[in-house]
Amino acid sequence: MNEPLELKKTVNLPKTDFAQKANLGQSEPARLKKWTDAKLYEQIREVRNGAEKFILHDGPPYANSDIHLGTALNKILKDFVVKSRTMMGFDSPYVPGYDCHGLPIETYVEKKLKEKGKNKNDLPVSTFRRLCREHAEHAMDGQTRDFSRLGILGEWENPYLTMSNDYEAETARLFGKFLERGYVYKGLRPVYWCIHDQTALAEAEVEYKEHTSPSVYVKFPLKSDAGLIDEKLKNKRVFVVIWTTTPWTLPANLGITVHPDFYYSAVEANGEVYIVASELAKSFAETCGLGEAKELVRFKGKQLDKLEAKHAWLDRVSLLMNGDHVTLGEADAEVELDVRFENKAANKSGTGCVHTAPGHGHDDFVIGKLYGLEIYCPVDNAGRFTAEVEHFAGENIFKANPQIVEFLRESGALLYTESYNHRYPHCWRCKNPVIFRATPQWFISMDDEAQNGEKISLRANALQEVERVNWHPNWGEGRMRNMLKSRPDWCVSRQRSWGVPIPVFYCSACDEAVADAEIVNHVADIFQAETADAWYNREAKDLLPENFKCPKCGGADFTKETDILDVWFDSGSSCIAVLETRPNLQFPAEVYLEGGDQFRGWFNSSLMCGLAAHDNAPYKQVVTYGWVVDGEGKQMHKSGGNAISPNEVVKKSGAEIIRLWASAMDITEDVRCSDEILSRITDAYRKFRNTLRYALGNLDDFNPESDKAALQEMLEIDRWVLAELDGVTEKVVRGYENYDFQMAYQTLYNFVTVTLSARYFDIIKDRLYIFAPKSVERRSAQTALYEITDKLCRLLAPILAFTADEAFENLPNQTLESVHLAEFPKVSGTDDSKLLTDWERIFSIRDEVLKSLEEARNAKGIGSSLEAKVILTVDKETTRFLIAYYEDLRYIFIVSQTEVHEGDALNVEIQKANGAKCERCWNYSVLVGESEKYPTACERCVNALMEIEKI
RNA sequence: CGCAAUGUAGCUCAAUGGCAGAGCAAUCGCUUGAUAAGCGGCAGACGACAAGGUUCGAUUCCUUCCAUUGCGACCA
Repeated sequence: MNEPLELKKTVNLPKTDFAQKANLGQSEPARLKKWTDAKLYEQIREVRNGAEKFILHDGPPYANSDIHLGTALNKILKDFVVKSRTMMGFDSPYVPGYDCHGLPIETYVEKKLKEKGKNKNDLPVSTFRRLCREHAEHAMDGQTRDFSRLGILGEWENPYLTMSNDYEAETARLFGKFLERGYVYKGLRPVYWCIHDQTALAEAEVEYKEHTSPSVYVKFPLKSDAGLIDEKLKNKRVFVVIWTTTPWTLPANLGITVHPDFYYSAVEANGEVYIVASELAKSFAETCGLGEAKELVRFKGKQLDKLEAKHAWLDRVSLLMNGDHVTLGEADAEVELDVRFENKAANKSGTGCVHTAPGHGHDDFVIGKLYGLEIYCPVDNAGRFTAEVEHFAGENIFKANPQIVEFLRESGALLYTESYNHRYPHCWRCKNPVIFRATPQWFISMDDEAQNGEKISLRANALQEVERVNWHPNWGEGRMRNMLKSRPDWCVSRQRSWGVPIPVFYCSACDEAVADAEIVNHVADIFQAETADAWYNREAKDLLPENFKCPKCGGADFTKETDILDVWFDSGSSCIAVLETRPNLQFPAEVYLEGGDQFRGWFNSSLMCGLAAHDNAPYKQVVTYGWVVDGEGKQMHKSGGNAISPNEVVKKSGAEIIRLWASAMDITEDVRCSDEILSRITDAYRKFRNTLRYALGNLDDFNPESDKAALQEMLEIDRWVLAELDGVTEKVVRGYENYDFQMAYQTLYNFVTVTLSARYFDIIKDRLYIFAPKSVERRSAQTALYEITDKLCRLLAPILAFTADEAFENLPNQTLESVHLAEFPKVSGTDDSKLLTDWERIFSIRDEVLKSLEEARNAKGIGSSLEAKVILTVDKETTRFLIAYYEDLRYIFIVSQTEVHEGDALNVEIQKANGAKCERCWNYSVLVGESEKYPTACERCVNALMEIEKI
């Protein structure tokens, strides 16, 4: 007989290399390196080669700054999609992109130049563009580093850039496509204009300063029959009164806008009737010194719609229109220009009838378009009235102001004038006041029907396509539809340098615009070879085909268009420039996934581009998510101190925490983030990690090849947990399918905390530790553990990309190099409903027992639950139910003994366990001391020890 | 100002035309063989708020109000 074993050493305690402390700050970069070294992304492509494609097309983030939480969320959600679809068996390549052109980069570069005492205009355009390119490259490098640090797998070495030569060429070609289909026209549109520098200005180049303007009240005689408004006005001399601080725009007046829902009054004074907003009638009469003005009638602005007035002095119609932009207080296009003009309520100037000059104001332009007015702008580049302007031709507009006022006074149209102080936009460079002036711009028409192909307008086509797209959440469709219905023609011109030039030429002889797809394609080929810089480096003739002649006059001398394309045109082109040029991608994409701000942005511009090229939407599905806000639901601002930097979270807690956060939130609405939320998420992470660790620790001596228990010899509770796992698998995969990552997270987290940690793991601990290593009882539990861990890793992999991979790697006999090469587990398909309901019942009884144990503990009756004996009284039916589990109950309750008695209702009595505590398993037994060899062990342990001795 | 979405315990989420559930946190306790871990008990929202409507009855349906966020309109 051999020596007795040292009891403590015979307990099968967990053992694993899977560390309890994650140390994500170090372990994540190490794993990233491992993935890179192993060419994991390429391996995945290899493994999925030939499988059905699932293309998520990446909306390019703007390449001008560090990533923020919003962009991090964006990329992580995309990674969830790509990884989960990959694990569903699809071939889902991910090609990230960058939006490289545009104003923010220009202004940044200009600012930097300024700091060095240089000016953009002193540099050749090509040099300026080079600086922009360098800045974009720099920002891109940083973003690539930060995005890939988040564990996002993709073609980071080969992303698409809207400033690459290939891409710029495709962008130009797509513009050619729009031209070819007849969607493009050149029109007028008001922009900020500096008459000193003679250039258009962007918003960002305008600054607001105090300025004194002459304000005037001017009456426009009503031309239409006043009886149409009200019988009482019939045969009266009726005038509509407008107010403005820019008399010089009056020659361009083509209409008067009133609010459809405001009330207007016709007031009589001095034998004339004036129409003004009712609310302002009194102050109007006072200001203009009309004395006791008598209100004749009151009516809604709606009634004035489409009536006609006569221009104050010109023989021209001024159309009455309805517009929602009309406000009471100040009502003038140029004051409206001033966005910082905030004391509207205090201001009692105005009449509620807005002087509308479509060539000189944004609202004026929009409403003018709507009512079919000409975009009339009789002011030249230098700010002088053109020859057609009676009385004031050739005059500088600001100098003309007093002349116009005087003229109005003389002609009797003026009711009142005074000096008016307000904030007015000035040119940031020359500090002179700017004007709003319509200049020629390139537009893409929403309503013109295409000249070839389908006879359908872009708008109509877009609305049709929207129906065929799957929107997540589904209210996205309505939102997109609303946007499409109301959007104006797309102005694609930008008076800027950093972008794709609009490849159009002008004949020097006859001024004909050469806007032709064939010529555009010729230019695009040059872009392909030299980037769009060629536009600036070459002469017009070197960009045109050889011996090209003006189709109108035969002229051979041309100038180049100076406008570039809107950056939204750039990114919108990606559905062609990327999806159709990369061999592993295809048009249309399966899905676009962006924040809700992209309805008007990329979803829209991509749609237009897709339609122009193929009459198809570029996406089959669109997923949108909410805005990232702070813990109070407030917007995050760098200056507000409530912004959370993803890079700092990564450094402090690890990318996994941000990933887990992204999965745990309801992304269909505003996504909150705060220190508290992140700390909760960190707790959840630990729970996931510890659970995996426990399982791995107990699989240390388990070889799935040889040690697996057959299903029929497994203990019922082990089969039960596998049945639960089946349900979890189904729900989680469905969550991924529906882009409902929260569902995946909640399901997994609930499974881990409740099903596993609190119930199953706690209960099987005894079996795993105490029974002989190779006993059926232990192998049965290990078999379940192995299944659980394997499947859990796969289900977690899209979210916890690092940790799931690490755990997966620690599974015994792992042959796959990475969990990301694996597929999601399949659901067994067996009907486990009885198993599940039976155990639900057992656990509800267990809950009662645990409650009683706690009471006993508080009464100092017991400490550890193993010190207890449970005496259960249950009704007849339950007694019968429990018979089959009689031997297992003590393990389920984690007590030393259990008795079941039949009675009326459920009752739990806790007593001290019988016998003595076994030194090995800590259970109490009356048989401790029976064994001579192991006098401190119970009968169960003695048996186990015999087994162990045989080894 | 217009359009849209959202509004349930400290946090993250559930559910339902008829007693609002869970996990985490907090708190109290047990354990010290998952240990900078594990288990349990208790408690916590009369339901964002106010008004009204439908109903036998509403947190759940409808109208209005309030708040937040996004988009747009005079900002980006």
